[in-house]
Amino acid sequence: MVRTPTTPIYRVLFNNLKGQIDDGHYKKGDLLPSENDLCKLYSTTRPTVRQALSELARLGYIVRHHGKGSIVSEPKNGLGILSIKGSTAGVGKKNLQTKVLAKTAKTNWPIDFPYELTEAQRHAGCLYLSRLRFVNGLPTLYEETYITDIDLPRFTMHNLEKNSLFETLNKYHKVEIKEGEQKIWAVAADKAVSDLLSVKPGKPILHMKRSMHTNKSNLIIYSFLYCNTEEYFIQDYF
Amino acid sequence: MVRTPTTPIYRVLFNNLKGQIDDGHYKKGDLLPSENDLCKLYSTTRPTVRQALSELARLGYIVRHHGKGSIVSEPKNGLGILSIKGSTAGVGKKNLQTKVLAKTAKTNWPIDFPYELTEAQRHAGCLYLSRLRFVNGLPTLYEETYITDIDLPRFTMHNLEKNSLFETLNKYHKVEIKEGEQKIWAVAADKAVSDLLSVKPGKPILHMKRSMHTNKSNLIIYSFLYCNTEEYFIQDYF
DNA sequence: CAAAAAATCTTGTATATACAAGAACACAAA
DNA sequence: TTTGTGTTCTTGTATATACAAGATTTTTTG
Repeated sequence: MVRTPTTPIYRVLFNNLKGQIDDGHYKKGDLLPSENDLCKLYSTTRPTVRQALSELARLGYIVRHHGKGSIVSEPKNGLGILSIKGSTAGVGKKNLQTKVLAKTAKTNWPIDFPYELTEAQRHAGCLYLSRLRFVNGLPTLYEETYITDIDLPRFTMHNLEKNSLFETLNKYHKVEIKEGEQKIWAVAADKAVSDLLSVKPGKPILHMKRSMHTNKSNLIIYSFLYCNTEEYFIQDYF
Repeated sequence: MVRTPTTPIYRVLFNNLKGQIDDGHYKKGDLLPSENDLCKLYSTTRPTVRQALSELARLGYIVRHHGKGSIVSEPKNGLGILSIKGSTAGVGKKNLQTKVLAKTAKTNWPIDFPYELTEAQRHAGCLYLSRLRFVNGLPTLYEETYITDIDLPRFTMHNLEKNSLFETLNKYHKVEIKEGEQKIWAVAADKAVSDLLSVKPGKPILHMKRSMHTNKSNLIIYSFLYCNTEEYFIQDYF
């Protein structure tokens, strides 16, 4: 990216505040500076500040109270992107390991791909990877991901064992998840899945198919996952 | 839509457009009137119109395209409120019947209620109802709902077989769902659930626990559901 | 001292305006 | 015909301002 289009003020403010909440500078329950204070800090006006705060509220980072202020709430995996939670307590990052079974590689779209593809997507081809997630050493979630191979130079080089796919897409390719859809089933584990997740065949397994649109049209991400919900469950916020 | 002198312009516009999308006046793919046209129609200005359009976009009713306009998309059960979809085609309203097993009634909170309750909630007590949903005659979803009994006079009178719970809450009590959380498991059907959903015990069943906050603090809605995903699946948008 | 009232914080709603930038279309030039 | 190239739609970003209304604090009053 040679050309650097100026990022809007509201987005700079949004990113800064979001970062300060993520890194713990503002903690849950804290009151953000008032809109007028933020205006002075960023030399801008209330509508602009409010646009940033609206997006933070939409993602669940803050809750706004009329006459009081904006209160930081639990940072959530907004957008319906799912997280795994232990049945008793939250699972910290250190207890979550990722093993890449199939490294990111260029392939053709499967013939029986369950989503409709545009001509542009077909032409671009896709990147495929599969990962197995362990929670406290227990294989819990198997995920296959298909990413439309558009405008993602050298993407196969990234190490996705240590870093999150979405963080990587955002950080190095400025890809943001915008909207999506997910379908959910409870299925009986077949031979392949029961091997991967170390459960007996026939055990109830959570199965999901997800498609996610991004800020780049045609760059759509598909993810098919199987999750053992015996010890842990899947949780999302909206 | 009941218009009170205190209803903000942007909300009137939002409700009108949402209604026109819901009732099919605007169909999927249609282009809404431009922001300037809406300004003239409602004798207001662009920031106000844009506030209404932003909310419609946030709920997935429209997608906005820079330089082009606002395009109507599939009306979605935004906010992660789940809908049931057939595995081949969408399930129309006429194919979805609701049978109320336990009519809305005032009770005490269960002793083993899986969510933390505030003192105010405990004191207010709760309304309980349970419903079984049939898709094309097939019992598919069993749902138990607990509603904090705050500011809901004569709520037990409503007929929830024909009308949606959320529509009723909104229409008669001005309650809007704001944010929430859902936990998902795949479980084996026990005796009770297998009877309700007419499946063999042990069959994989989708189980969810959901809590939903509303525009009235302390009025929190809890819902516990079991879904047979053999023929149909659960789908949500984000 | 305690309760009521006022002042002053906060966010919510709204107007009016301006320019930037993407998309679509008409039209002239090659 | 095809290819640019403006013109004119559209939405995106931003400023400046005003008043309403909820929440909190300070001041006044009984």
